[in-house]
Amino acid sequence: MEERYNAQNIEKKWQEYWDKENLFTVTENTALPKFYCLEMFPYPSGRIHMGHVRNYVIGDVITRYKKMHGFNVLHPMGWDAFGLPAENAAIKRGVHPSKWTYENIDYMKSQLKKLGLGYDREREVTTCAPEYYRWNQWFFLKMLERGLAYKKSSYVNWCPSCETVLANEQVIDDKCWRCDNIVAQKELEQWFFKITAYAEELLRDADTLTGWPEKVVTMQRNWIGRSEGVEVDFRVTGSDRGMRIFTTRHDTLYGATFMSIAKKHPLVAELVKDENILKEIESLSDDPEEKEGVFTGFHAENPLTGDKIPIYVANFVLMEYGTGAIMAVPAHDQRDFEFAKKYNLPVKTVIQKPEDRGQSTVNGQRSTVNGITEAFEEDGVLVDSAQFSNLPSEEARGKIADYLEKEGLGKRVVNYRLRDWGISRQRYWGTPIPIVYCPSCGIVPVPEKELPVVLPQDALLAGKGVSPLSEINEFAMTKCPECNGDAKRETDTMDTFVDSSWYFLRYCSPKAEDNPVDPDAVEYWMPVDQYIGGIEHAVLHLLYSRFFTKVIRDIGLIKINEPFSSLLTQGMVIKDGAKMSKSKGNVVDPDFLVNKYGTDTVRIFCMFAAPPERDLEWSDQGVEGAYRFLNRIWTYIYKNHDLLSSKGHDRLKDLPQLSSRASQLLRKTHQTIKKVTNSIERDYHFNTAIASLMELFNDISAFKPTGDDDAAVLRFGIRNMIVLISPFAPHIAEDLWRETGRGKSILNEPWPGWDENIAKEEEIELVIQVNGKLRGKVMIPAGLEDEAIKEKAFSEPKVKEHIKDKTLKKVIVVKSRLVNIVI
RNA sequence: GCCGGAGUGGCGGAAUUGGUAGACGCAAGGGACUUAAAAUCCCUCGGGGCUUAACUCCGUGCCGGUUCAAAUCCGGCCUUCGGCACCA
Repeated sequence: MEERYNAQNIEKKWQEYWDKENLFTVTENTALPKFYCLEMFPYPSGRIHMGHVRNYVIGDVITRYKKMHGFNVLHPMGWDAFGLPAENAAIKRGVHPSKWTYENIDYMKSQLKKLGLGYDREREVTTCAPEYYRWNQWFFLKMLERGLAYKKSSYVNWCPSCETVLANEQVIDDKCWRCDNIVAQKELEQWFFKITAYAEELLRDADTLTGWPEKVVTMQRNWIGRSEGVEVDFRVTGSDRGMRIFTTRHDTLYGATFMSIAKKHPLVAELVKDENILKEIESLSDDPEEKEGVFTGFHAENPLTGDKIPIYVANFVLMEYGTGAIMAVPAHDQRDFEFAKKYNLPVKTVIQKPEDRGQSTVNGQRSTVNGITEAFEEDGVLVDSAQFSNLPSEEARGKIADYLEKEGLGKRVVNYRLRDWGISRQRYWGTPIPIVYCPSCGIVPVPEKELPVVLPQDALLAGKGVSPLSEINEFAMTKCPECNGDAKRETDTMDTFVDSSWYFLRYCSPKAEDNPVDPDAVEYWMPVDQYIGGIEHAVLHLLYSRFFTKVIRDIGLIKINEPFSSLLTQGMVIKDGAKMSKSKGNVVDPDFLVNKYGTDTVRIFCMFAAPPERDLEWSDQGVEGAYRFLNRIWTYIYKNHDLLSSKGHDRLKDLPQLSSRASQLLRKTHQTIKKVTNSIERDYHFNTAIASLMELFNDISAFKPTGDDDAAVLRFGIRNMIVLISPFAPHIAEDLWRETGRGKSILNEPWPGWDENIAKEEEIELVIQVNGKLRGKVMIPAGLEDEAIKEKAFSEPKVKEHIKDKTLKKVIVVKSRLVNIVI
């Protein structure tokens, strides 16, 4: 054993050993309980950053911990390898995306290895490989068959910098999720996945995600945005044309004083012929701050009242939601109210607060905006609403919906905020969409047996805003699979979120050739027991993956409903109060740290500095502290090498036969096993687990054994400490494990249990309070009876001092904890 | 605006879920070793009142409440970080 802790040497040694022994390679062993531990796979951007390190170390700690508990642990890693940076690198530096990507993967793989992360390397998945993306194409075809993939022209989010379309989920605050540029609207023909067909199930099953942070589940629920309402048909006056509106507030139907429709509503083109009005409509601002509208010159008839009310085009009505048309009830909707105020439209109150019941409405029947300062949006009691007057809102909605349905004037519907997932991308480095456009046969799917449609290597990447594939004739020009005539291929590629929507299934059977997944393997491994990744995917990747899982279930390949049983969203790595980023110049390079201190130090620091779900404030001095801790352990074992080494197991004597110092250390050891185990089991609070290991080591290093029994207890403490620390600092643990005379890998060592009888304190410190204030502490034997405890408390001089001659009101005894004397 | 977290020493964070606030670590100060420094080791370390100690108040964002007892539960507010934001 070397005198000095040389992290580089021992880390290299054990990494090679684990590799050679394939200690993390697993098979579907049904005799063992399985555990699937997964971290979100990285985009191969070039180098691992601290966020990755934190993410993957958390997963590795859990993997090693579960392995020691006897689980058959699947812990795979792969590469989310399609994406824009590869293409941008190609444009900028002339290196092919493929070369760039694979070189990055090679380098990052070596970085992961140096971190000591234990993966089943046989299962590595790379999404840009045809063997992988061919199944994206296969899923696309299956979805097409089921009507879950379709093409339509629509306004889409266009990122001018990435020169491609983005899905709604990928637009954050009107900006591109990747490059932060402002996103524009552009009308394009695009392929969509019909995620809305699963809206109800995605929402319903959100209730089953009990192992997820409530926050993430809530975000998904909000994103899906279910709302129940009715569609009501109004008639356009002087035409046989109807107009259908959606509302959730049909209790306010009697208060509608005008109609609002979207700019793109078909009614506009159909009815409005006046050029000036059309021009005005066209020039309506998109500014969400300012409500603007134009009177179309037409009126609509309220099917309940027969009232003729004007139809406006309003800039705040969305064509994409509901029917693109609404009834406007200014008295009870703030937006309509502001609109009415601006254009001096009537306001009719039809809902009152219950306590205002019976009072006349403003101005009797109808009033103008004067006299009201804002819309009353809450539920209340109906007034001026014919036979529905005096009903509470809730009940009125039911009755009115019944009435509308009975009279054929409308029907109950459910709307979702969730939109279908636009997956077309006008970029090169992605999965080709397996579609052929034939002049005579139309849209023809590429037959399954012809998959994969391989992405050609020789694209001209100039970044001109058209799909690079469309410029490669050998690719774009093809024959129609049906009539064999000349045809054109689809030249858009798929959103890379498609790749990551099922990679966790592929890991179960990464080499399956006839199917994207082997159903038996999936049956064994899925669902993922612990998924770990950043909160930024709360709706993106995590919602898409849930959708894909349900689709693949319906295709019949798998049986599960949900992919991830438990989710841990780790916090960001922060330095100087900001997220680490190149632009802020506050990045810490993992390579540098690993070379300087070794990965065990980095791992210990990352796990110790904060619980995993919270942000981690980087501290160079904190890293030093972690390094110091490992050094102290090393030096201690070096100095006491002969004493600590043992070939066999010591026979420990029972507590009463040990010296009091030895029994204290033995107790501390059992308490530490308990504490570390509970900290990990309860909520993966590794920081407190490591803190208690530090405490144990402090006790160990202060313990000066005299005699064999003391030495045996010391060895017991050290041995357990090494085992307990091994998930966090596996290399030094493995090395010290061997140095202290253990044969096999520490990875195969079972996780220790504790003896509650030994862990239990024999003596406890009794806290004595007088009127809730701390007045004394005494050591008493654990399990003392209340009366005896009281007696102890009252006999304390300081306590007597405080009580003096005052009369006792009450004495509270908390078993083996405290006494509170109330006077 | 709506929804959801968070607020504890100089700092990162603990606190068996109502029972000793500040575990563990970092930083800081003092000391030992050294010719000297680094490393290492030992001691102190929430604030006030005391030269020190004993002792004693105050103290978990703010105000109030419940309770023998509140960082923890309840009501109201402030700050901060996320998410959603014309979704009818």
